[in-house]
Amino acid sequence: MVQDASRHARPVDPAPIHPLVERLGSYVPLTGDEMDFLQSLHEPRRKFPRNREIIVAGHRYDHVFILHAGFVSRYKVLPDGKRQVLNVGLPGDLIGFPACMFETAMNSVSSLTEIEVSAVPFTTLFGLFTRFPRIGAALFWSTACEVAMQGEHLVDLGRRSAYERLAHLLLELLVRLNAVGLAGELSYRLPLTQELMADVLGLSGPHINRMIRCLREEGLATIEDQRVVIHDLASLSSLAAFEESYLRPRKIPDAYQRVAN
Amino acid sequence: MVQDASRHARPVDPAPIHPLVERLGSYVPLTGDEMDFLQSLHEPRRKFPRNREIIVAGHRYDHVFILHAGFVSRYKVLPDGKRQVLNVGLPGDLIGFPACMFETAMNSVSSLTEIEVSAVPFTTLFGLFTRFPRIGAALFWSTACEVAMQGEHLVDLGRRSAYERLAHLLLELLVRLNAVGLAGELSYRLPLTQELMADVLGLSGPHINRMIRCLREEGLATIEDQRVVIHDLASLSSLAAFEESYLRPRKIPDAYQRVAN
DNA sequence: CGGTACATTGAAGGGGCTCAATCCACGTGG
DNA sequence: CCACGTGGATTGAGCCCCTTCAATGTACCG
Repeated sequence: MVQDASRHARPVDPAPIHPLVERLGSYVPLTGDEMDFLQSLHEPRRKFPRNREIIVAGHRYDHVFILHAGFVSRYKVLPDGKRQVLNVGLPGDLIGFPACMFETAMNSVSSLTEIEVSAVPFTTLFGLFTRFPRIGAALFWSTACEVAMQGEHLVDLGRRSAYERLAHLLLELLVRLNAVGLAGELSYRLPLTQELMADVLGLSGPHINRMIRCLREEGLATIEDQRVVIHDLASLSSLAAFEESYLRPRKIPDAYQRVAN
Repeated sequence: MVQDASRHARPVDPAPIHPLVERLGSYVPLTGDEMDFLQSLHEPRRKFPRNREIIVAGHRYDHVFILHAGFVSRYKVLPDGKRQVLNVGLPGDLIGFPACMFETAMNSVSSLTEIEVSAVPFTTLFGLFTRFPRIGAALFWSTACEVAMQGEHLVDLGRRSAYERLAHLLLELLVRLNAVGLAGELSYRLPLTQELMADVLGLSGPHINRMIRCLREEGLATIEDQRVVIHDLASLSSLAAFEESYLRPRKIPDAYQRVAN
């Protein structure tokens, strides 16, 4: 169920491959130039402390960020104060897409841990489509994954019970973290408060707490000290009707590889 | 509130501009070649009757569709039979994104009315990034809008009441349909059964019915014979906390226009 | 030591679901 | 011309999942 398809055996390399580069490279084989360009986007780095609003809804931006280390949440706050988290961003994710693509940012983004990012101006982002069209294609392809993820999220909120939602979230994070080397076979660190998980899943804090206890009592999984441990992957998966394939779009078709070269 | 920004005064033109071309052109000014290419994607056309599964979850595809006329719904069905609609596709939308981008289609897509589509093979879609990088950029930009829409949808399901959700849906459809010339100032034809609206909003059929009645009794809007009429736009907007800006990303920044030319 | 942030637990209430009956418009065939 | 079937809208009754509101517990930290 949980796999490590995106982690190829690779000779020890002095220059570490960033998660974003690895991901885009999994859609289209990248040339040296293309990889160099992508790597160059990772400098200069900038750090932010935990709980800092990196992007503020309503402000105007002319860049996005690449998240290099740490966790962020993208969310929207309604006039009455209710909050819905739209996405939990992990290392390798593009931060500010799509929030910053509007006259005024649609969503806010906050750091859940200390984070490290590098800014990518829109001019660079879109110049990229001309200079490195294959990267552009890969970027487009990767947004398909983003949309699919949000789609699954919609199914969670619309048609799954609280219990199922939580199970689904834990599994999704396991796979996503595993893909960037931040999860073990069946466990990972999850720096989310229960309140935040509630806002991810469209539930209330107390109810999340009850569901977590329920998972523990049923022997399916435990969450303690920001550490998630899956005890019964099979049961959890069938409970949540979890199919991880939505997290891994296929490669861009071979026929295109020819056209592109 | 409701505007028609994307509809420019245009001299009478023998060759009609397709909605997709118009939309992409609103992000980046397109050259004649680029427009010709986009127009060429609209042939040949293919018709499907109402209630036909255009894309079946689990099957493999090597193309997407451009929806030329009619309505479609993209949805996922859970093992227990519950269904969640992820998106209602209108003319000018790309059908099969992101459903078809996986080894096996993630979602299903069905026609809600008779529809007219044209197929775009992946090879064409991705060859486009090399041949017409600016179109590629615009395409990427437009997916930002897609993601933002789904994000708003997430807020609906996670944090809005049934009443608010319905109000929000009606307003969103008003703006989207207006943008492609399919809605009047305050009314439009909506070929969705109440059951389907329920599946869009994560509710049950009977409850949708009650909410519709409620809207009518409050004098906010009526839905009869597949016709939506907004009676009190201001109240409806504030009720739903509706901000239409998420439906219109800004143009790709000027600085890029220079880089690209 | 007091303050803050977060987890935990309980009690009561409500929003939306389920299940089911009824109604209605429409098309179809006898 | 009417009987019938079908898809969809409408309405009601009972219930349950989850919320809200609070109180309590607990670790950490200045």
